[in-house]
Amino acid sequence: MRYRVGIETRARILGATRELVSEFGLEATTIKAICQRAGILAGSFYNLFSSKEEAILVVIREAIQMVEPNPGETADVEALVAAYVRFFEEHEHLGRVYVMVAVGGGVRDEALRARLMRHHERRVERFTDALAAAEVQNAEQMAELMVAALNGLALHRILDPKFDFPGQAERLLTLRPGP
Amino acid sequence: MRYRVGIETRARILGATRELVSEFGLEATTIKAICQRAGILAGSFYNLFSSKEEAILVVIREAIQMVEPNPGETADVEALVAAYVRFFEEHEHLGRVYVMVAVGGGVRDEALRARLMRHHERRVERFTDALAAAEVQNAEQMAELMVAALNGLALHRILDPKFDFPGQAERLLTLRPGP
DNA sequence: TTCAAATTAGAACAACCACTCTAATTTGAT
DNA sequence: ATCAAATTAGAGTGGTTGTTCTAATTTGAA
Repeated sequence: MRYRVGIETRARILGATRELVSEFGLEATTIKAICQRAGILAGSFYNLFSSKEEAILVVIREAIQMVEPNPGETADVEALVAAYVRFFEEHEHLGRVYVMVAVGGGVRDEALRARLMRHHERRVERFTDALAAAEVQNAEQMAELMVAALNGLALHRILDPKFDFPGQAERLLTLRPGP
Repeated sequence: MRYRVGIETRARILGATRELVSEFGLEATTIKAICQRAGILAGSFYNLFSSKEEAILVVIREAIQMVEPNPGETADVEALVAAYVRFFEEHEHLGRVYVMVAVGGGVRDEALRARLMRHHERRVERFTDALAAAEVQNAEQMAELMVAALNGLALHRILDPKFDFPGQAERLLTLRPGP
């Protein structure tokens, strides 16, 4: 992959993989389907990728990284939630991939499962810091609850396009521990 | 399926399907794998089921029905949440199937998608009634938020066996709308 | 312009898939 | 005990899967 055409073909393959995984799921994304959508033949695919798994893993990594914007940077809870909501609003395909992998795909492949767990821990940590900075009690527990609940909202958004994800995320932010 | 042995074989097939879908996902659940685990051969499978799809759909229906216990009966929010948590604690396999289908499988098959949407609407209605009876403001919106958040907790429970699902569900119940 | 390296096409491969067919065995009401 | 119906085993079908191979073409630095 050193020539211009090769780089372009690789991009088309990844684009096709992104769309197919998003629309039909991980297992239904076949080499044939990828090649058809990318306008190439199987031989060309294997010149740029060593396996179907590799192309899919690249897309999955894209999705996971998208949920972790500006790592290391401090942010308040409102900003973290807003970034997550915006990710799903602006990157429909990767959003679907993210939720799909978090459930179905993560269970099988052990390396992927471990990567997802680490990703999730980092996410909870970030929410914990933000909540602690806002002097919320039980910051870590609340952070875990918020992250899980947000994922639930995202899941619902995937199933029902009419679901008001931004509005419900905002409502979630207004909730406070009661008596 | 009128003889004793046939009924038993059918039960073994469904048990195997339940386990395999739960452990390896919808697509990885092959006829061969089902038959091996059930201790039969393919010919026997097709004597009792007309297709692989049929067996899987039976299992999916089981999972969905499990989340709707005692339909029509009125219950308070605490009882609804407790029932949902108990379902995942006591029926590990069907719990995994439920979450898997809610994400990956529901997108493809249109009939299944419609069934899931109806199931979810009934669930939100039930939570709405319970919240309204407790004189919670914006009962319907809060119900939608709670159901989605609970699904998020369940999803997390599937990925991380150490996750304290009952505890976080209880914490979710204590949250009240703030200023 | 040269030319090795990169890219492509397309046929070919073995493994696997869901499913069918037939013959033999088992079941249980009579 | 009889016997039609139910159940089973097991080989076989056609189609699809991911992947490999080879020969031909295209690329772009020299």
